[in-house]
Amino acid sequence: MRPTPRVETFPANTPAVSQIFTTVLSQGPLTRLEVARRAGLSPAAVTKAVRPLIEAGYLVEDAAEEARPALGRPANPVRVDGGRALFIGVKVTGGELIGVLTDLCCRIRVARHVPLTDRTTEAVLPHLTELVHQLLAEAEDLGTPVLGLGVAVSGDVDRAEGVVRYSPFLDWRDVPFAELAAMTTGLPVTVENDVRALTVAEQWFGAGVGLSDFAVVTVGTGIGCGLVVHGRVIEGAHGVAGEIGHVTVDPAGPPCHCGNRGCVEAIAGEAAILRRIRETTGADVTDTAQAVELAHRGAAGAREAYARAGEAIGRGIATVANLLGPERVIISGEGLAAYDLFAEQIRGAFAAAAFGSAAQCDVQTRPLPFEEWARGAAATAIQSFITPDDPHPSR
Amino acid sequence: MRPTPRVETFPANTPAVSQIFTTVLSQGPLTRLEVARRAGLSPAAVTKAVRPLIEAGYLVEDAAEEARPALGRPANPVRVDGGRALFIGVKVTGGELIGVLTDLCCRIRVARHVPLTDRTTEAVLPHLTELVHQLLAEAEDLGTPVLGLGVAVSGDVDRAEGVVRYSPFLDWRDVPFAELAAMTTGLPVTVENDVRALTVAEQWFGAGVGLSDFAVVTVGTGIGCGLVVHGRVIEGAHGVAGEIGHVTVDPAGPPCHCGNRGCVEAIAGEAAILRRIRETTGADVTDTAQAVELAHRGAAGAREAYARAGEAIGRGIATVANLLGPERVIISGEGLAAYDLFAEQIRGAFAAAAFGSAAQCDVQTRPLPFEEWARGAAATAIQSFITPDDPHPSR
DNA sequence: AGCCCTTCTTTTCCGTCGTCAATAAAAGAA
DNA sequence: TTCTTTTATTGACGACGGAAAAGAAGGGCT
Repeated sequence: MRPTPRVETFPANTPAVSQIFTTVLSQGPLTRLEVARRAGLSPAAVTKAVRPLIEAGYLVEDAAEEARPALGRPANPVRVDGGRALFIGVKVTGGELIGVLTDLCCRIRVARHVPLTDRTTEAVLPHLTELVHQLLAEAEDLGTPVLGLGVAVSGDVDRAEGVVRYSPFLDWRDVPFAELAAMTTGLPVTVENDVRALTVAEQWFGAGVGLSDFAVVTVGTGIGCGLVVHGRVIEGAHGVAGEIGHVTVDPAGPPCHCGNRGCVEAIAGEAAILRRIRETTGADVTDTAQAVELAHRGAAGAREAYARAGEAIGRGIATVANLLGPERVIISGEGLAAYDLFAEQIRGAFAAAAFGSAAQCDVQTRPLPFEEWARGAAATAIQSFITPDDPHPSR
Repeated sequence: MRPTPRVETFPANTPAVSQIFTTVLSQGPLTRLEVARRAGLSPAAVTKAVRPLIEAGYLVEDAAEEARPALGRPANPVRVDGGRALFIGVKVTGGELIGVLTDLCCRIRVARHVPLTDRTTEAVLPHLTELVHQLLAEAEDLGTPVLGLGVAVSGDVDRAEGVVRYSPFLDWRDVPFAELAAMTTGLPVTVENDVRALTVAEQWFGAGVGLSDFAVVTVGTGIGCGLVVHGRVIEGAHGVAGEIGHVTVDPAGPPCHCGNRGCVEAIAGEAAILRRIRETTGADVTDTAQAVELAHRGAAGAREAYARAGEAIGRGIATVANLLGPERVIISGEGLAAYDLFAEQIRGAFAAAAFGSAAQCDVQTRPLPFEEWARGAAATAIQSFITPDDPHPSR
């Protein structure tokens, strides 16, 4: 067991307490009765669980005077006091660190970037430590304690052990990053795969609230996917799951760095779109902004590249829907900047390839501010804070 | 709530009891200590839970004298008394009913077929009732009570409500089959999708024992897939899940009855293989036996058709592995008769298309006796008997 | 043969959690 | 004021499962 520094612990002695807290956290202000209903508990249990949480300051009674039914004792909704505690989330990319300071409701208070020139652990750790200390100073100014640090890294991450098993992009292997960061920052650290972290944020604070089965698809440099099934994020037996980017949509398609042809990512990844535009138009586009502009100006080759990308993404989403039957798919990612260029194709391909009532699945898009990945990291830190480590994660 | 006739109820007052019973049921004779370890409970809890189960006759102490460690008090393993109770499982296909009488350990005691000429509910129900009564008579001879009936039907089935929402193959829509069958048979009835039923059987009595994440792929007329994630079978928000048969592997492939091209089923389904062989060889093959024989005699066109099918299946499995990261994939189905004809392609395509450590997934094959589908139905009946209907299935 | 040692099982005691049912509280309506 | 209606709280109670210690059933050692 990795020694976790404990700044302050959450008074969750029992599963019911964390379940109740989570319900209030994600479903906004609720009356105790309503909490009981949604959590499947008796009102009495809620009252009892809520009291210590109010005493500890995590919950507050919210005298929200909104359209109450004119009859009976007025409801007394309860909500989470976001200002009670702060958390830090950091997304590690090859070129930079993105750090955010969020409150307990995962609302971003401060965001900050640090460029990276070297992606080795030895180089990243000091920069991360420095970034965290800056954010800690901000928190100091707010007079609020920081109770956890979440780090999001792409690749195969073992969250329970706090180890980055293998991150191809950073070229890290078996790095016990949680332990390292805990040493330099003095905070409890959670390390998680970036897409899964984003998925946790959606599950608790985004479009996945209240759903037990949904998927998050990120469109950008790569195409990623986080899956929630039976109310829990899928981790994959070998650390790999949600690799929608390497689902084949056309075996005759362009080669992918994974060694196959026609992966979603090989058609709809940023680099693939740019390459396609260069090939078909001859224009020397080197970044997405140029490509989007070209497409918006009506260049046929550029539009076609985006159309192909949209079709690939739509097919990928339909595959997820056919296999898992989620209630909702949330499309997000930097690539959404070009959403108008492929929205139609995504919907069209999805509708065509979804089988039977899988097509009823609600496909939504969510804009993704650049700090969102870091916010996801913070969400995992909040999750770790609230939910004590389960010695028997499932069976 | 559908009124369920109660022949006899299982003394599972608490989740711990059903968990302990399930552990013993699927993991064979175990000492109490070992049960405690696997179920994550204390030995004391096991002792307490086991006693009433032994008293009720569901468990027996198994004085198995096998290579005991020469030290300490001899272990006193416990196992399920299969002969304590019987269950009936029926698989409904378009052309026939397959019924089995199994014991509590889901071992088949009697199997029986009934041909069907008409697949309407009105025609099927009397035949099913007759079949069940025959099996009940057999059970009578054994002097053992039958405690439940499971019915497996292809298509969209709402198990909780006991309703067949839509079965394209049988052309049933919103048929409250559980209620109907309960009326005519007097047994508690569970209706479940056929592939999911088979998956339950594998989870409890087959190659999925002890795994929390695995997939079952059935190869036959259609290509189906049952998925277990976090220890539970995926139902799909809209009743559809595991539709691996309609994952696209080649958008330029042959048309599929679902309206798309190049679905796994359009390449590897029984009809698709036969059609392909007819097209390439000109031979007038009309059933699988002929096709297999042709291929075994070395007909190039037939071998190629199976090779293509194997590749499509391998790709489909890789897609599942990439998205879910299961520990194991179990391939089964009538189509396995031709397994030697496409085994190599399945493995090859899987290995090529599986991304990163998803390729570590263990791909196994299991022969599928013809009664296996019916046995799956019986497994769901056993499951319903043991696990009381959960008012809060998950959250 | 008696004693010790080891391992599995059972018992006893106890804390804790959540429900039940009754009660209090906070309004508006009659 | 009093009644009605709805929400919140209280306290008694039962049950579940854990901890610890005792018991049971051998084998080995002296």
